Amino acid sequence: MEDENNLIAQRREKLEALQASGANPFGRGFETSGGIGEVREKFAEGTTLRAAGRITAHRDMGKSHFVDLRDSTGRIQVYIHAKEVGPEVIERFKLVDLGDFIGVEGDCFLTKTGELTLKVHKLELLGKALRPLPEKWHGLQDVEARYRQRYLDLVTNEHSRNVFEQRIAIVREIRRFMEAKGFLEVETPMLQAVAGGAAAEPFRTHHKALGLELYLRIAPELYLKRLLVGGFNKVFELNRNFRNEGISRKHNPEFTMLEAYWAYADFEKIADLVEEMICHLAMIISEGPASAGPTNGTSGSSSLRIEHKDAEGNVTRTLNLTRPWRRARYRDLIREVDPEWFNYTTEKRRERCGELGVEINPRMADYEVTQQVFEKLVEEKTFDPLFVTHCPKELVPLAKQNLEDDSLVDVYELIINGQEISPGYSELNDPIVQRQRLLEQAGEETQKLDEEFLLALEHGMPSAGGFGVGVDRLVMLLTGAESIRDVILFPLLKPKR
RNA sequence: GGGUUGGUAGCUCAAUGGUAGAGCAGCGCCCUUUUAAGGCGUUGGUUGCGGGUUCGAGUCCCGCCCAACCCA
Repeated sequence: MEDENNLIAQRREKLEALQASGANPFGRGFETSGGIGEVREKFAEGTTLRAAGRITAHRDMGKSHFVDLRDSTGRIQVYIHAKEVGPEVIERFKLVDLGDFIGVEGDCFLTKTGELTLKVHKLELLGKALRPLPEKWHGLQDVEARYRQRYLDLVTNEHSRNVFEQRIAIVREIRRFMEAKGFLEVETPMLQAVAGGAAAEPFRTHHKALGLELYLRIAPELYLKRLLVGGFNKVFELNRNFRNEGISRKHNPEFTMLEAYWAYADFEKIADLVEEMICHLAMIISEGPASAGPTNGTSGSSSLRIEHKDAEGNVTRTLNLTRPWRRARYRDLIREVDPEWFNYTTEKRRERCGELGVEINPRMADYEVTQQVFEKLVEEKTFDPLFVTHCPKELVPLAKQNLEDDSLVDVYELIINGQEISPGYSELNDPIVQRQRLLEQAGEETQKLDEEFLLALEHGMPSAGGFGVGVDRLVMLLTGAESIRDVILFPLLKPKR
């Protein structure tokens, strides 16, 4: 970037003038009375406080100047008056621009309108900005720039900053919740010789010294289960997975996943846990600051709701998270669409898809046709939480079969806001069946078999329940974000040439 | 991969094929408590990139890049 327009040139000149005057435009340590939010709390007329932050507004009254100083905890007004500060400060202040970081020491006073203000008598530059920030009123609107230069989005768009603060709170609370329930957080390999635990295209990479082809993990599952073998009863991992697939409103190639395993539990116990956890998170979010943006939930003693709002603040959707959440069998949900569905012939079902407006292709197996109906007419239309249980085994090849009906598996799929949020399983721990299933899944590509994992299972894995939660999607539904890119600080974009 | 929309000053946006503009920011002047401060003046452009049509292209055509949305 060598474009040298006059805005940048002017700032460079000011920078040089500052340096020539002996000031350091990029500062050093600066003692403050705390973050700006803290300074506001300590504010008392007659006292002197020190604050540091970025200049986001400047109102020039001739002999007096008002400057807004901001950090992540708040904003405070700073007052600079020609007669009340030394000429040194005034000279230095002339070389300060919007966007610069400064530190000030000043006396607390209230203006006519009651605004908390610091009357400056000391001023230091702590970080000169050579480029101007986006405009104060509209902020940074350009979607592409907001993703590429997220720092500008965060500086200028309060709503965006709120969403990320909420994401941080959600991730922190997940950890606290899981630990409170006795789960240990573990870290397992992201570089794997066999990318197992899910059906997805992995990213390839290479280890030079070992001359080894490696993959970025698509799931931590097979390592977490090794830990069950190793005697950990409750483990979880909260970290990144990588899938070499397309990008969409709901997909980023790297995404954050919570995955947990609980020895001796089954999928129903897991469902209880996940329900409790998400409600806990929703409470935390809805009890946040009133300025929380589009996501003011309301939580009464028994009811828990999350509201999604548009840019104007109109409620666009209300999710009712009040417990207990509905649980329904896969086949019963299909019957709600068409009571006779499972009495139809294969041909009749395909015909009904046409009538129902569900697109299918002729190569689909029967269960795939039904699944298509499920996705379009159940999943996409379900907004309040729904645990779908007793799914057909073809859909979930790696779960335990149901005791009464071996065409079904003991799993749930949690749907909220028209999206899959979390799958939960009664985990398969029979090493012989597991090997068969993995072989079927791998097909010709037997190199995809994780023999080390199968070896571990043969040493005995306790019966267990397990689940995953797509954290990005969870944050979307709790904050009302429309796109996964709005909850990932730096979503993957093609480099701009 | 296909379709649709978009890319113009640092930012937000205008511009029936006919001299590229405004607001904010910047710069200069005025103003001793302003709140998107105000007033007067003023600088700033490879219109995403490359071709083409035309007397003349931000605008029309072709190719490419990037993004958003929808579809696969």
